[in-house]
Amino acid sequence: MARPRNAAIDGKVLAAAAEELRRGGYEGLSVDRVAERAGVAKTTLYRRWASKAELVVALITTLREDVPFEPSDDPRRDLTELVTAIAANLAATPPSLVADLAAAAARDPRVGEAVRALWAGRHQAVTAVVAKAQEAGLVLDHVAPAVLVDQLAGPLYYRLLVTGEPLTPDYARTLIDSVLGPEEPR
Amino acid sequence: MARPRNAAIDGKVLAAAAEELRRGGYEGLSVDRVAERAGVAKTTLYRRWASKAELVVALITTLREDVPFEPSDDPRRDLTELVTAIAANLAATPPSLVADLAAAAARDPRVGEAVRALWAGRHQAVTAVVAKAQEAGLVLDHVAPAVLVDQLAGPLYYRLLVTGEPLTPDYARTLIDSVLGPEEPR
Amino acid sequence: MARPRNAAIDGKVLAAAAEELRRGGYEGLSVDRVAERAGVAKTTLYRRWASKAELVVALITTLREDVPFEPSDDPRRDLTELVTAIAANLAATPPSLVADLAAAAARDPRVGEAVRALWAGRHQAVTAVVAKAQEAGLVLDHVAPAVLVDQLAGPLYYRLLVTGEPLTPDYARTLIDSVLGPEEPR
Amino acid sequence: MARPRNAAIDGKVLAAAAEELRRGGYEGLSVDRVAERAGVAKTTLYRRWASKAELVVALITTLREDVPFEPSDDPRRDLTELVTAIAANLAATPPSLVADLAAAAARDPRVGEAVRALWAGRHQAVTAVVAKAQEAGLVLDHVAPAVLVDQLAGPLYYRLLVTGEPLTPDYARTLIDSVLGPEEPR
DNA sequence: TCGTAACCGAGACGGTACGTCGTGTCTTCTT
DNA sequence: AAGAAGACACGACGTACCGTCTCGGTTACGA
Repeated sequence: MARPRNAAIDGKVLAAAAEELRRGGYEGLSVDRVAERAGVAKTTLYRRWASKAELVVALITTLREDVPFEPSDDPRRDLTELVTAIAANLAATPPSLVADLAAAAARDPRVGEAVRALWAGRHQAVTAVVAKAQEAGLVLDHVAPAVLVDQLAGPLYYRLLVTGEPLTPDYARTLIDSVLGPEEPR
Repeated sequence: MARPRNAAIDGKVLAAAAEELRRGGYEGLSVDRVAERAGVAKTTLYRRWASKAELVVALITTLREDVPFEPSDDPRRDLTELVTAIAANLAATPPSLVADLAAAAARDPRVGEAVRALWAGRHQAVTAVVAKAQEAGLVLDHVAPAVLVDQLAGPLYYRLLVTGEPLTPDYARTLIDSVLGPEEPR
Repeated sequence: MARPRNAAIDGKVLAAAAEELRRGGYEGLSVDRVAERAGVAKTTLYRRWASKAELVVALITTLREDVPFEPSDDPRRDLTELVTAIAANLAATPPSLVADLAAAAARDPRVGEAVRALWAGRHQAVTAVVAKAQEAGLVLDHVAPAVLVDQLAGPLYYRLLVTGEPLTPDYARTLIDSVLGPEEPR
Repeated sequence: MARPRNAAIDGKVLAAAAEELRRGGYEGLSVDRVAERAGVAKTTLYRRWASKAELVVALITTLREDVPFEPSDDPRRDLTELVTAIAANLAATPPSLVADLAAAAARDPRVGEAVRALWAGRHQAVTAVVAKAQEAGLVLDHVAPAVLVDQLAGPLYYRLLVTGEPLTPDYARTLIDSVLGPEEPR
């Protein structure tokens, strides 16, 4: 009955936003400029995303390429693969962006939900694998899997946001070694 | 040879800025308001700090209060004390402020330096104690102390900024248990 | 195609500006205050007038109220009426405002045009009456009417701006006597 | 008893002020810049002139070259000489400067006094000559000399500040013709 | 000759204004 | 209804200027 939304617009806007984000970070991204660059009216933009923050959340969500993960028989290998991927993904993101997202999340519950959902997707698989490793006796069972996940993922964000140290694949492996114990020679 | 700067002004402005920061985070801190609250002309403020960012840097630097810590004979107890204190400190800080600080740090290297120095002070003691625990054979020695510190401090920031879960003393203890192994009955 | 400008705003702003101008002259007119008094955002104001100067130009242009004047048969009486009116009008205006206007006019050609148009309206009628008086033989005809007008209007501004002497109706009559010769007893 | 003022400073400051005034007019003259250009501390400057306005007044006063005038036997020639000189002097001054001076005079009585004194000097001689002409029967004696002076000087300022028309020597002569009647062929 | 009072340079300070920018809401006309 | 265009409110930012102040250092004069 009503005019349907122009599906192409989402793409154009997100592309424009991505470019803006790339250049000036979250702070430097101006909604007016995004609209202009996308050749779209600001009204249209705000009809789809309620705020600058939500726009960026959507952008990030889009950027998240769902890596289909299928567990193998070797929990250590699975974990290594997962944590390394997360580290690589984070390393490729501008730190200020992650921080801005966190700040926006802390301020606005709606954004908070979106951002948490963004991370959650990435960390769920880790939890599953950790649980499996624990069942297989690879991990001391006096600790809840959730805590172990925190100790795998937390340090990544910690380095990115707090200490500023690099997130290398090596570092990811070190974290796993710390949790699972050193890899035993076969 | 010229009129000396009024030393009291720095204090007044920083105090005002601290209050503003506490309330609204970096984003919510308005230079005009800081000046007014401090009873100082904006001109004066800008003569000392070239921008809002620099003002916050100075503020953060000031905030770094070196908590004197003297280790006991019991590394586990020391660690518990330290990590619990950090957790309590973080829990008392508005999450958005921590995130804003991280974002500002990521954007401006000068801010970055100041903010990192702020955290560093708090985490140095932890590193020392972890090393001592390792020497005492309380920790598996296949992992560098620095990594263990990351796995103690990282989860705190992770919860605060990413998952939004609460930072309880219990959680702090759980982290330590995970790193040191469960406390053995004597 | 877009939202049209709110026509009422022009009026509100100009009224506010007029009040401000009346009180403190050009110098004392603050854009912030005008906006506030008009109940309008400064942005809106600046969208219409690019600067304080342009705003004042517009205001002056508006102020030019064409006083309808219909000449009688007696040029001397007409002239007396006109010059007295101008004198009264000037006497009622803060001298600094006239001077500020002149200064602004000298600085910005656009303002100049507007201000000149403002005065011109008032002086045109004088020129016409002087010409008529000359035709009627009341004035020596070796002088151009324009010069006589200058000698009627000029002294008013001269007193107001330069010597600071008062502009009384008596003075206006004295000027006319000087130009037309003393009134002859009938 | 105390250290005397450095006489050279006055000159340096006034020269700097003159240059500033030449470039940007009264508005564009910044006290800070004058001080810097003169190589003098602002304190020193303010010790001599209480405000920007007074400084400019002093500058203008300095600029006024006292044209020594000695009346001849021919009042018409004297008047022509005097009025032409005034016109030339005014024509050489930036109109905005004259207007700004008038505005400052209207606002601050102290400045007003100074500015009026500035003009007064120039116009006194005119009054004397006009009186002499009246005694000699060259002018209708039903008008006070002061009014005639207003009608000679007033139009000059009027043109400069209000209509913006040029102040030519010819115009000056026309004014005199209007007051004294056309020059009679000998 | 020596103290002291005023001068001078340097620049901090308060206060007030200016013009710009960004976000999110709104109004209107056009598809 | 969606979309384009852009007006609008609100509030922050950083800069400029003026006139006052507070220093330390210097210089003449008069006791």
